[in-house]
Amino acid sequence: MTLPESGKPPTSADVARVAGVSRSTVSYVLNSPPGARVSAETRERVLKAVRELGYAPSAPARSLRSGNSDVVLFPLPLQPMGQLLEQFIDEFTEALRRQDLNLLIHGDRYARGVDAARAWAALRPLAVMAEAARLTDGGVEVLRRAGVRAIFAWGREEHPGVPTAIFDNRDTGAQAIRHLISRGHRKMACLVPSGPLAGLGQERWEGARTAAEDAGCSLERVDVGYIREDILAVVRGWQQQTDPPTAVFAGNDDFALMIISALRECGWTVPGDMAVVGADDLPFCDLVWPRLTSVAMHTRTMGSGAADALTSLMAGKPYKHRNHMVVHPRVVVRESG
Amino acid sequence: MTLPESGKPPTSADVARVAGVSRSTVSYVLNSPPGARVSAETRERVLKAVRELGYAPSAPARSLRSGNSDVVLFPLPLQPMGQLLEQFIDEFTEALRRQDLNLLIHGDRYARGVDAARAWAALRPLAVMAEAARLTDGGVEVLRRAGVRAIFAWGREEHPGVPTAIFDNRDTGAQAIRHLISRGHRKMACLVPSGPLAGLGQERWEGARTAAEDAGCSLERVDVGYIREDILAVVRGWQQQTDPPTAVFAGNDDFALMIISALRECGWTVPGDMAVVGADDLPFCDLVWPRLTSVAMHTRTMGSGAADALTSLMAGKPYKHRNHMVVHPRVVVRESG
DNA sequence: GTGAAAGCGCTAACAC
DNA sequence: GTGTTAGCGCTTTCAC
Repeated sequence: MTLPESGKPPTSADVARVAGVSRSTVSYVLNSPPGARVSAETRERVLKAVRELGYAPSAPARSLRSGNSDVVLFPLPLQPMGQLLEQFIDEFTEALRRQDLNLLIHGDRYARGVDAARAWAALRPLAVMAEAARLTDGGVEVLRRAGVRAIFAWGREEHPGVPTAIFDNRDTGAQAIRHLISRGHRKMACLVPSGPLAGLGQERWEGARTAAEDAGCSLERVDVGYIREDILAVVRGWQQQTDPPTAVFAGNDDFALMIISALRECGWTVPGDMAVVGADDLPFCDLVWPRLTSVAMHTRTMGSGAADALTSLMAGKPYKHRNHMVVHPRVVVRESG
Repeated sequence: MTLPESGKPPTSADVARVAGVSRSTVSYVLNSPPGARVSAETRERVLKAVRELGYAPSAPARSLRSGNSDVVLFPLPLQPMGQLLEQFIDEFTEALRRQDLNLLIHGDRYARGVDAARAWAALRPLAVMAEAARLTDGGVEVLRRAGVRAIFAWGREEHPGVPTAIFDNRDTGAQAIRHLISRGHRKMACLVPSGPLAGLGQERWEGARTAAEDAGCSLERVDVGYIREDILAVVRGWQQQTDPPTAVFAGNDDFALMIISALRECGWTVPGDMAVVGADDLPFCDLVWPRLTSVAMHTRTMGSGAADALTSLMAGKPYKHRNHMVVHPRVVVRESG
């Protein structure tokens, strides 16, 4: 960078001066709007000046002037997502970048309603994609007023006021049960976690129950906390029964791990005495004995699906898909069930 | 909200009009700068108008005018962090909020160098905290030019040009080994993972080795991939030995889980035949048999430590702490070792 | 206590 | 093809 330290950041005027052109020419070169004609030689001079100055156009100024922005705001979810978060964001970012949009994640996980909306609206993003539970009517109104072009909710419950991507975890439960049935199981159990993942677990249970009913199979609901001894009690209960279930859908991989541990602790083998299926397909599924069969979600589809929904919303098209985000759960069959 | 749908977002001028005051008064009420005197009654009228209009001040305009911003930019780390990421961000956000700063996370995990810097600089953030590996000299220069007040690197290697928070994982390994020694173990092994976490594992190994040397104990280095069969081979190897290690530091919790699985598969008990210690203190540590002893990091301290470092940097003070971020690893003793 | 006015960096009409 | 200019929404002197 050739220029001496000056106190202030270089502006497009500085670039224009160095390149010996006017500011509008600089703007034309950098944004190439339809109908802007700049000679190749001028263009090169401008770009050279940009490099020399280490110039980066100010997004605030650009946004102020054009009334537009390339920012899609995604408030960090309150719901713990673990690995899934990084995967989803990767795919989402990539899909947005193909449309020259930038993903910005707001760090505050707890703000909701009007307060949250004000903080989000202040940034004047092009679009906001937030958990349905954090979008109140007042908040949506604030966002709309602030000129946010697409407001998109996601979560388990549908938001009454805005298009919602429903991550359908019912299907995850259904897939697990159908897989177990295809393996010959007729009497099964489903763990339903309490705690932070209760909502998710409930939904997976609903899908599992429906699948079992449709097939005329028996499915026992077992509510458990994230406590090892709870699970142990459940297993001991089964051991007392004359006709215990032969397979269990654990609701998620942590619970699957836990119940396999408990089963072995009680002297049962997996999948011999009891088949176990988890969900989320965490990395450890491949690392243990027996390898854990698990229902995976298709994050790739989720990220690009969200991006597609946003762009179609911004183009003024209504959001369809019967409001269900494509999660495409699929069973990754390993050894445990 | 009383006002009819108008095409454009409400501005401070709209608020002023509704409240029957001037725009500067609105600004005084909203920002209460030192030496601004507004009557309680006027103040109330303004706030009422703000609510009625659903007004949210434009951060771009504010930033443009004041040359300032309340945004701390944190590019999403390339390094997979899982649970740790959500925890760290929670603490970081909270610590920043106490200073009226906002955390914004840039979604692109892959951009680095000048390209990344330009994208970050465009937002005109107050501060940037990025992985050391993504900050090149040219990139740092672009950020500085753009008026970013604090540039802060983090990671395992120190950045030559900017203050770096080094998350010292050597200490994590050392803690694990010291714990095992205190339990009477003299002959130990340390798993060193390849793959995405190789750097982390190498560092933990270094700390572990030093701790073992200091105590005059033997520590075998075992390089392994994220492959179950690799681990099985290692265990079988130990079973051939006349004097195998009595304890293993697994490098992380996934590996701890894997090796416990493998040990049992081979007929050994944990911790009877072999003690196992993991690291990261993932939730499943409490859920399995035996419960997993693991080295936890103190995310709370990490988040507020990062926030403190940033504010001291912005105040122009040099960053000290011998450049080591306080990770404060501590052993959570459970049943496995 | 309050208002008028300038100007932050940029884009987009419009003039040449 | 390139330059001139107005103004986006806000803060901040400076008058009153």
